[in-house]
Amino acid sequence: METVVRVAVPIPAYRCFDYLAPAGVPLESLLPGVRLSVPFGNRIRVGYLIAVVETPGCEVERLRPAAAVLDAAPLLSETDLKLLRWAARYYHHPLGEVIQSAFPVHLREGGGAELARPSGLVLTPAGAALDPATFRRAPVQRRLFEVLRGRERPLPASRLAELAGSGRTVRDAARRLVERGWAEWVDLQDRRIPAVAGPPLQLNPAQLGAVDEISQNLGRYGVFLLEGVTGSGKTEVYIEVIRRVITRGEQALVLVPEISLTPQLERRLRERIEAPLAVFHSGLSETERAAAWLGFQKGEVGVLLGTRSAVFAPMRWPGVIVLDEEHDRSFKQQEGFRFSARDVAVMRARMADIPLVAGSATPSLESIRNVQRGRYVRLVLPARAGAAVAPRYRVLDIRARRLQDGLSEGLIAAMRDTLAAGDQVLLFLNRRGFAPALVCHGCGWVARCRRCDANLVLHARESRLRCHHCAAEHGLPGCCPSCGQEDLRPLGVGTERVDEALRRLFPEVGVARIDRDSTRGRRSLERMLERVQQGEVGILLGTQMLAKGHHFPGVTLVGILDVDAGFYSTDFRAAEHTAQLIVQVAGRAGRGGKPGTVLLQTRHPDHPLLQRLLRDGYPGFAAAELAERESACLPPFGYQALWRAESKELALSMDFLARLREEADGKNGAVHWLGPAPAPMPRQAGRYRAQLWLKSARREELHAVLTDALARLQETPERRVRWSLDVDPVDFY
DNA sequence: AGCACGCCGACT
DNA sequence: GTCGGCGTGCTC
Repeated sequence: METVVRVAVPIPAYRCFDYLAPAGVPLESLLPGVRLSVPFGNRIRVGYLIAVVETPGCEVERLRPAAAVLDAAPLLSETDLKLLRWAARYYHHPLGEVIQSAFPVHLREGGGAELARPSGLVLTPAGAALDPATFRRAPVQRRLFEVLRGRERPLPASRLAELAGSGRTVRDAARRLVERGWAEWVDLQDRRIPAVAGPPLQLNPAQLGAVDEISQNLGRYGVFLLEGVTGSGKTEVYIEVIRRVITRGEQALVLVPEISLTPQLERRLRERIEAPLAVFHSGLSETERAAAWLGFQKGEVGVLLGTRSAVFAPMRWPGVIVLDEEHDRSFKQQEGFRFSARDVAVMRARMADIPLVAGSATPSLESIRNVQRGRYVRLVLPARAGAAVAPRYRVLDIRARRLQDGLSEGLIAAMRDTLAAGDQVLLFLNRRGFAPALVCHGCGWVARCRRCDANLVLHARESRLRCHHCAAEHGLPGCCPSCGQEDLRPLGVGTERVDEALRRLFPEVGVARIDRDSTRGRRSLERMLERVQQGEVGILLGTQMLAKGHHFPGVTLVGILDVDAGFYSTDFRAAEHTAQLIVQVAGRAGRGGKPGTVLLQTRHPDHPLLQRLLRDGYPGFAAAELAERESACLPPFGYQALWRAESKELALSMDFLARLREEADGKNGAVHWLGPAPAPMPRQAGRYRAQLWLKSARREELHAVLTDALARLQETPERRVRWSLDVDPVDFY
């Protein structure tokens, strides 16, 4: 009886494929999680061993032998695998693709066998007994021999190069020693990080209280929501917790929402933590990513700092997971395997029996709710003495006011005063480009994208019209393509237009515009931020890039140019998002003793949620918004899934979703269906998109319906429609 | 997802 | 007559 292995192949299919074990491979090495290369169709692919099975899922004659086992030992632990299986079930995504997402590309492609098993060099007993004089005519071997004799631990291969001028000669020398039986390579798999972490931090009582509470939970599951405004010292709490974790010989996984936030956190961690630290995000080369991942997997890296995709990186010695800016929506993957790194991290902490520390000045409503239900522990850091005083909010009613390129008189006057006092101003507008539309005053023609249901955005400096939803780009028409008149005018205001107006209004003041367009080049963001810190800039202007991470101590006035854009939207999370944005932007301002002022331009000064935010701050807003969500049975009080479809024709997409609904509707009264309906922007890049919304007060019921519908879809697939399923969607585009 | 297979239109 | 469009089925 030959051994049969079940393999998850990374294809969009909800089933596994069985193979005969490769010839000559002992049963003990067929462990769940090892990578295999398998013949698949007429190609060779990398798959992941799920189990050794008794009875294959198809006729024995159809089984083909796997080509090879790629790992001597699984790179994923059983807990890792358990987490991935949970994620595949929860997000209803094919297991092979889910497992694949845990690996860096280098390993997905079957590479990295030598990287996968880092080795160290040790002397064999025969070698240890040698007389150094043996190496009279081989100085490099002799040097290597002496280093090895002086060590208790194996010498990592990665450190060979330090021993001589050329890495090449040392490796040759090492090979000689091994060939003669005087030294051998040993696996460093179990080498544990040294439990040294550097001196403890000086913390204030609140920070110390938080650290102690978390520390008491080391080695146990627990979620700690660390709430504190910018400058309240959340980072020190993370660092001290990590320091203590490292001292226990355990590792820390630190997740941030965006690459741009890694450098500053990396610097602060390196200053304070002596254990090896690695960074993992998409800005690195594949080789660097693989090295960081493997270092963490083997337990040689003490701290892994990464973005969303790092949430699955295996930990040899799980200690703690830190989730910075936990409310940030970037933690949700928006294509393919649509997981929430925040939710996966929580489940991971639970499965690994370790604490998770989630920090934010503006926690997500989900997390606040979990505190209320007693699932998370809330730890509050008050603003530190000497740090920025809480900002004053003021509403600027701009109804019936003439705006100058998006700026009201009141705002301009306040800016004048602030600049005259030698302080800096920060303006926030979440719309890049010069103007969001170009219209003809003769006939009303509007520049539209040919492939999307969207206006083209005017980028005046480059004289281009761009679609912000696809790659379309055009030059500026000299006259109206519809009526021929030469009266095309920009309508609406983007950051580029405000930038231009500011240079006119404040010619002596330096302006820094920070958005995706102005920070395109490498290091250009860094350079701009440097200019701001050095005081060369009086006015900072930007999109949400400004709301994240960076602190501007010289800023005492913040202007939010268009509050309404956020509060009035079909997306039920828009208000939450906007409130977070306002508080986050406000938090960039102010310095010791000098309170910042936040001016909000709005045409709806009486909007109840805005009022609530200004009167009671974020906690008050959150309470009000939670009450609304509860009465509407929206998350976190109800569960949702969004089924999206996309095809060449709207009817095709709609019909596909209608079929899904018809086949399942009525079978489960606990699940409510909305749609199918065209997406808010039905046509994008020439494809027609529709969506079907599922809601339920009971998660299990929702998931049962999804499982059921997917099973039917497997039987009768629809090939002309590309679809995706989004569990716990955060965006409804 | 790829890839082969197969069936219909417009071309050297 | 064929080249190639893409709808369909399959991958252990």
